[in-house]
Amino acid sequence: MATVHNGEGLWYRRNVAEPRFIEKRARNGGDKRERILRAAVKVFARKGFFASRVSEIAKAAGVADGTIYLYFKNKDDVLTSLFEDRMSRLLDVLRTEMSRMPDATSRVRRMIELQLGLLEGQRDLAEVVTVNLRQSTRLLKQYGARRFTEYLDLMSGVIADGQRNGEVRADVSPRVAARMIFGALDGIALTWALGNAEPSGLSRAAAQVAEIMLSGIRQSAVPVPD
Amino acid sequence: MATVHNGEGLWYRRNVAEPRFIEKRARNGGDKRERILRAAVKVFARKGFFASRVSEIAKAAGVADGTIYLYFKNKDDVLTSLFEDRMSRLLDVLRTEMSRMPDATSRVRRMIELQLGLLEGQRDLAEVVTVNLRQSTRLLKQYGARRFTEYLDLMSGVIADGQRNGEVRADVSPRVAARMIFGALDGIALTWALGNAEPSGLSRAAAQVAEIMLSGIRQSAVPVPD
Amino acid sequence: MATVHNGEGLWYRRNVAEPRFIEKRARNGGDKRERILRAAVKVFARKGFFASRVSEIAKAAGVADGTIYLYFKNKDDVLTSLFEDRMSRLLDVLRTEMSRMPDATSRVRRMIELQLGLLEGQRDLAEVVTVNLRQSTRLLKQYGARRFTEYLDLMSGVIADGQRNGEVRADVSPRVAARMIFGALDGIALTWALGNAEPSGLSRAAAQVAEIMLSGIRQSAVPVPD
Amino acid sequence: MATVHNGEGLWYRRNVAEPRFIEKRARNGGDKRERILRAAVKVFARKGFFASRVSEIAKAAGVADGTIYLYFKNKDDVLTSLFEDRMSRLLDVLRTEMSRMPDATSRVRRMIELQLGLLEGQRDLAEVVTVNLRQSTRLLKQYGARRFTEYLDLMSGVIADGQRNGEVRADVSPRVAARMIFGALDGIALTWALGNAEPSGLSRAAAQVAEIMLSGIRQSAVPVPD
DNA sequence: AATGAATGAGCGTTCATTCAT
DNA sequence: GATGAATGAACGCTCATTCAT
Repeated sequence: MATVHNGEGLWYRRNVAEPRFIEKRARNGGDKRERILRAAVKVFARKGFFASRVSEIAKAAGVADGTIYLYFKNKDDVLTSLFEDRMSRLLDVLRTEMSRMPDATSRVRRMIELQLGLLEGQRDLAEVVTVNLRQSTRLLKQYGARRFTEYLDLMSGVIADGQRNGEVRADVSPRVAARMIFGALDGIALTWALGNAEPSGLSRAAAQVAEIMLSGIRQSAVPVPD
Repeated sequence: MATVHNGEGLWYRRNVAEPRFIEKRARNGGDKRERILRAAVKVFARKGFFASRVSEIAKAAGVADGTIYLYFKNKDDVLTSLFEDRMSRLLDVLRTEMSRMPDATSRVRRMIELQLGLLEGQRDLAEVVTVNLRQSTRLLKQYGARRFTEYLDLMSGVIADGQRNGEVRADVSPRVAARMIFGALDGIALTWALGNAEPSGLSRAAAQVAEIMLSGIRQSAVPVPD
Repeated sequence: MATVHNGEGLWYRRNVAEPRFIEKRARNGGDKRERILRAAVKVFARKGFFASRVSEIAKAAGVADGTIYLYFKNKDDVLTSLFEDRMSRLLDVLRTEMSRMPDATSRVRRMIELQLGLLEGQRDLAEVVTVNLRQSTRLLKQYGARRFTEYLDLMSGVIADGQRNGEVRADVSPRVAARMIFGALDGIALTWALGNAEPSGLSRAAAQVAEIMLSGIRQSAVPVPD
Repeated sequence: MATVHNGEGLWYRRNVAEPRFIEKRARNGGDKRERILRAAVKVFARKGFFASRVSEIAKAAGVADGTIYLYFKNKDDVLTSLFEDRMSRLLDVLRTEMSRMPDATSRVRRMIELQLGLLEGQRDLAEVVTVNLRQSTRLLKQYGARRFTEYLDLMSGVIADGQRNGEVRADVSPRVAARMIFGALDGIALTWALGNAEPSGLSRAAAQVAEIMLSGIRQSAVPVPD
């Protein structure tokens, strides 16, 4: 798992401010919006969306309560923006990585590695993504659906491509397999975040998940060599 | 998938009143506690735990607001009791069924069938189990963990047994596989509940999931090289 | 100015509870809605609608804050209901009285007597009606218009009738005269409420206003030259 | 009704900049204080004092929010200054005009003409004067009283003078008549502003009001019997 | 002087829970 | 047991005001 992500930086690497903006950001004490989002991740993860108070997020971000409303429409919008922001970064990374991989096997393995790998060291984010968005059926249905569908499309596309070139069994439904992989990873992340969350736990689990899923969906007569 | 469940009755089958009590229940308006729980399933599923009002549950159950507090300590307790009640029934069914199955393969297949099969026709319950319990990190951590662990123990026990008699590959971590299966089913149920939720969708998905998972974890003549 | 009104009772006389309801009202400590409205009159009069806090009204009414919302939709609705309630009672009294008067002269005099007479001893109500409703252009436009129009219709009807039987000069616009009389009374009440508000001030002013207005609009042998 | 006022200019006529200052004002963007007051008239008229936001006034005036506070102590002070400013201009005009009129009859007629005539074409100002000042009982009591008393003094002075030279009936209370005239005009303006506000409506109403009031208070050969 | 981002006190409203009947 | 009117603590959000630039 090369160098694309790290504990803190992955999400932000591609967003580094242009030189001419850095001075201003430094002046006003850093990008307020990002500071609020980072604070929200922590607070939402600890107490859940509904039990989190706007004032707690503000305090954690080191801003006044009212400042939140200069950057977000309301409390819902904070969660929504958080999901949107993080998911779009994840999707960018996934798409870029997919284009670099030669075949379906390595693509599936890479997606699994990336998705679990980047959560490792970001337990808070894992909780927000796996637990918090589900807190509002409304948010999940109205908003989450879009990015979530993009994710499923990406994954099922990889599997369908694999079927076309014979890597993947033809009797597998790409859509079901994609939903299944997402669920498996989500479940792994959930149990990890709720449990002891030992640092290296996720990468080891990722390898297992990849192995099992690939064994499950690959054409078996002609095993794909690694 | 025999006859263990049906659209309405599975969860309640074991609770059917003995004839001599029916008259009394009818007199006092039916089993209030159960009526409240059934109403809660509907309301929680439609609006989520936090957005659901105690008064809405009361109305849906046809009782007064205050009556809820004669049967439950507070609103949290309604969700907690709901999960406890339904999960313990599910676990009972699963344990009974497991004891009737001859080998790990059929046991895994049966667990998957049952878990998704039960939900089919009970979309409300699917939403409560997959979405609602996650609404309170506190509830999930404090309470859900217990029953949830029982579920994982059951599933990983089946897999470990399968390893002992050679059915299942030795290099599979029963715990990770169990978490993965749970997650996969949860993800399938979630996307099903959030989407069009076509009646027959879940059983077909169940067959696929079983197939893929079993292909993934079973001992095979040509193991997938790493 | 006979006996139709008195310091406290005018508005409520026609609303006295049927015997069978009295017990219940006594039980629950009096009609909450009416208690809230009476408290609102006092608070609104002292501080104005916008500067009045819902909690102040609740405290003055001796109920909890939330209780207000069992009887009114929101704060606006308290003002609106107050105006609706008091105005409809005033209109009832006016209509009844009008039907008892023989001619336009005595009707106009009576309306003036009643309108100012009933405010006497109810300074708070005078302030609410003359000052508070104007605090929200929106309320005044949307809501107040209806009852207010009824009032103007009643008054201009009296004047138009007077014109038909020759009591009132034909060159007077009933509508303008009605608006003028309302304004004159409103102005008298306003300056009275804002000033020392000496108890007997209003009845004396009422007599003057009636005299001047009647001299102004009545048919006279020697019309005022232009 | 000669040429004292026009649609836009009356209030500001006496304030026209001396030529040598125009350049400077143009340089700094115009008289900010006046620009803010003019913007406030519009905003207050449209939404009422309490529902108007300081930021809205600033936007309408084309200045930054903070700039308001360089010219006014606070939001209250904007309303207060507006009323003070406009009322003192109105009083100046009235006093000047009064000194030009030969008798009480023409003075009363002139005051009525001016007060309503001025507002015609300035519906916004009419709403502010008749509706907005009443929005704050505190403002009206503390502040409005002063200028308002000046107005009543002027009007009752005219009537008292009329009594001294026999033009006006001796049994009329100058104070009550003044309050009544003010009220009548205020009522006319209010109903005009709230209604369709047809341009010519006010001057016609003014003529009627003058006629009725004068008939009502003037000495007549055949006094109206009671 | 002018700006407008930031502040934080303050309030309307909701709703879980209680308890007199 | 059952009711539902009443409670009041709690919180999201607004917006007048400030002040660093």
